[in-house]
Amino acid sequence: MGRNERRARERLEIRRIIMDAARQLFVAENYASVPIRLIADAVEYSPAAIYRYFKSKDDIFFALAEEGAQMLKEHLMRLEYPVGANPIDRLRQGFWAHYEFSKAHPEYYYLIFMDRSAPRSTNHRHSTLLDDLLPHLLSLIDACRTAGKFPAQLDRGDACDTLFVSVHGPATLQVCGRRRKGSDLDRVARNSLEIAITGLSRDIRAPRTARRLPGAAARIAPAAQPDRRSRSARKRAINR
Amino acid sequence: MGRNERRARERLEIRRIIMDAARQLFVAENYASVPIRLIADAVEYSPAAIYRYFKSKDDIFFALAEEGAQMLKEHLMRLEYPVGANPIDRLRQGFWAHYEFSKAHPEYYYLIFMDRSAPRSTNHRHSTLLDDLLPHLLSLIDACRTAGKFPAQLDRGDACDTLFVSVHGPATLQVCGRRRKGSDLDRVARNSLEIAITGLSRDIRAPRTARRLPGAAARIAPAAQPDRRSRSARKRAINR
DNA sequence: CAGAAAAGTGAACATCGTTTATATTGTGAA
DNA sequence: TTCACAATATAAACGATGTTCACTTTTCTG
Repeated sequence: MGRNERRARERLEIRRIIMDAARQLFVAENYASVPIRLIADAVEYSPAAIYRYFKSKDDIFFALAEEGAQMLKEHLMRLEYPVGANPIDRLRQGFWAHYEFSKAHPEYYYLIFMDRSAPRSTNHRHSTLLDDLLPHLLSLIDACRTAGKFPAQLDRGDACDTLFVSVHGPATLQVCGRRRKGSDLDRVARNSLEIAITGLSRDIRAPRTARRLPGAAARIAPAAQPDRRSRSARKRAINR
Repeated sequence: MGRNERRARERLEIRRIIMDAARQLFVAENYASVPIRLIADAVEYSPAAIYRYFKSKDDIFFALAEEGAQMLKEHLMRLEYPVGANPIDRLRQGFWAHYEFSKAHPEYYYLIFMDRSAPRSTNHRHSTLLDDLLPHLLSLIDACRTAGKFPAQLDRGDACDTLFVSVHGPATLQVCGRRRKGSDLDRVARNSLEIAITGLSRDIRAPRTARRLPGAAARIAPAAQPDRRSRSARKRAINR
């Protein structure tokens, strides 16, 4: 009596077909500018039919995001290092894989690490995912420390943050389409990561006192607050 | 006959009121999710009236981005360095000021460097604004090079990118609220910038060959290609 | 074969950015 | 003051968006 099982499998296959079409369209343009009617056209369904397989357009994106987050995690966990690999090489590969993921799946990367308007459900999912990721990255750092490649007094968290932002910076520029004209973000990421690894190895840190960076923020003019008076009151003020 | 001048001034003041309201709304959510009707409500105008002051909703964004970029640029140009300051110190202060700008004006920073739902930066005006910033940052690097602090063969653009992402990475995490629990992003930014400066001084670069980063991306499961068969053909395949 | 369950659709709804035709307002000349 | 014109503001509407619902068509067990 495999009827229900087969029906369930067919539903999953159609979900997959919709997700694949949606992903290609999202990457070609971006999420907001892809009408659900276009996704429906791509899979030869009516727009309403999509809603039999996904609760909403956001849900298609979340399904893709969850899939992508899972891919990132599994990819990082499964990196096959050469036998007896230098822990520094493993560290480099781990964080480089993170950068490459941002290129392979910019939409996922944006949702997980950058989107400010993501619904709460994904915020929760994404934070638990990041917490899953962290121990693995920290273990890469620990390996370097115990092998004597990193100084013993190095703070694991600080090192992790430093390495993370060295690839996250280029990744965000790429994902947001803010590349400086003529720059090669792959090279920037490689160099930044290399510099971070070397800097951590040699325990290069900013001086604890911030005296050398004298309160630049204090001299930045604050942004104007919106004028909350009524329109007529504003007008009187303008014509004073 | 100051009538026309006064009218022009009034127009500018109303533009400013609209921009202030729009900026606050854009930052609370993001560009795409703020209806122009909401901006109109905030300033007690009808939606159509907005179009007497801005050609389109995109135009409001561009005006804000231009203003923010101008503020950042002027702030960087006006940094008062100690007399006879070390060019490295000036460099550090310049890029640190960039980071502090992201803290002082997260809303502008997000609009300028991160908002993905904003009109794409391939539009001319936006990218040229960022290009205005570039010569000043490059001149800071040149000063270090001619003073012998940076190696002569150092590429200005690469150096600029490396320094930029060292503060842009922490800035994005801060602006997007993705701080790792227990991490101090100010310290991360200081350390990353310091490590970048030191790394550039010592000409630390990733090897040109990418052999040491063996095709991580290749092992990220590629996104499945959409099934291009007709819907009926797909169905036959599923039920084979 | 009958008929319920599942799959699929066309038409509609509310909301979006934007346009247009109309109404209101302010101002200098009479 | 009053009039007429130009600037300003708006209501209504248009096409496109995500989504829902009443309805038809297809599928397949009993």
